[in-house]
Amino acid sequence: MPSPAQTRKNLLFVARNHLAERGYHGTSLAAVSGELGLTKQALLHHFKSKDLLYAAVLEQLGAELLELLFASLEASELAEDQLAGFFAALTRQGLAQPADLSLVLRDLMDFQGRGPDSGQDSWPLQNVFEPLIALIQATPRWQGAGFAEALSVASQMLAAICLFPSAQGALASRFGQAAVDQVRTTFLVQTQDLVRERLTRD
Amino acid sequence: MPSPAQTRKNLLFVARNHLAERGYHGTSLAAVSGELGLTKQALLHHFKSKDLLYAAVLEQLGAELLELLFASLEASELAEDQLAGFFAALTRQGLAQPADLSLVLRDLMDFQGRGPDSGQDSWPLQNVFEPLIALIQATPRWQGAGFAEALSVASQMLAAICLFPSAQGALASRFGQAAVDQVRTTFLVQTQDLVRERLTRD
DNA sequence: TGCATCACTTACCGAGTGGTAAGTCGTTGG
DNA sequence: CCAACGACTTACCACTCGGTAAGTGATGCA
Repeated sequence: MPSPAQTRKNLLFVARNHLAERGYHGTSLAAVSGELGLTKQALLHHFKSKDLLYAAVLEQLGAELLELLFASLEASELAEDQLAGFFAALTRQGLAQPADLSLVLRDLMDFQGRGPDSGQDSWPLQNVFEPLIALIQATPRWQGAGFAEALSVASQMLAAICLFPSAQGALASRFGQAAVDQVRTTFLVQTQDLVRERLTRD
Repeated sequence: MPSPAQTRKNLLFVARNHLAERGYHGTSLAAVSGELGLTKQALLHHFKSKDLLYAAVLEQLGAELLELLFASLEASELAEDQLAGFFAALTRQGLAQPADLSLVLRDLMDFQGRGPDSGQDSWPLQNVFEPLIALIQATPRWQGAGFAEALSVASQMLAAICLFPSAQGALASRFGQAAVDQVRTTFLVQTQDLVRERLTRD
């Protein structure tokens, strides 16, 4: 007998996984609510529409990523160390919860692929992107470089981190679970290498 | 009055763009066929089901990527030059036709997100992945490294290349078209830098 | 000429979609 | 004690989905 607040949290959690694994169009309200033994209308009671449910999921994700970023900001002094810390934390988090990274990728790709007017007003991930770009521009290697270069680098590193965890299922079915497990053990180091190589002058 | 073969080609082309922009679930047969002034059943006449249409699109994409890879193999001798050539060609192609790269990402992410049994028998992109991994393992820096490291590197570089072109729409709406255009002009160089830094020992 | 095949069309179908309306039941506050 | 509210449910709606059945008109071949 969960409390209403807990029910909402549960719905948000299940919706997040469904949206990450199957995308916006592949996710049905009935499937999400049904996984908790509720009806679709219970979900619509907590989140007034599918679009608002998606927005809530994305906002939660954005807040968590921002928290991760702030934690890394406090952990180090130098911009490149802060970036390295953030990307490492993101990788660890992403290996444990691939859904989070899938959502990031999907949200970036699904622009104008969802509703006709879905949320062009506010974008939770913007609050993550902007300080990230600023941080890259604060790096010795990239200071003086333009916004475009920094955005380019940010997109490259984010992508490099997000794809493999999101693609584990597909890769496992083609190359075998053993191979994927092996990648999992080296992926964090690989990512840290890539980040270091890209952020410090060679 | 297009010939039947041309009609099929047109359907394949439109379907490819729809699938890339909106994903499998976001693509409807009626929308694809309607864009050519045909009915949904005309499409089902050429491709017996939605799954087979998707398979045909993916197979075409896989063949094109493979062709790109082979062209790069013939253009150079050293493995790292061949890889650099392929990734550069892929980036150029992707900036011109973002749909192609979106499809690669989507196909990697959408495992078990489509039909219940959708095409686990054959996978066109495997023919691209495998020589790519072998090529990475043939590189001085990565020779001796395991399959897992090479797969990890392949996934990172593929992702770094595929994301930005696929996310241009979303990024443009948040950071402005001008910023995105600016990234487009530097993205190829940025990608070549990343590939070089990652493939040659530092 | 006759007949088959191709490339479609119109007409459906059942299942599933997001969403609305109205009602039920338990809790809470005045 | 009772009205109001929150957290749901059942019932229903209009619509879209992928897919089937049955035709239609043109083309090609015997």
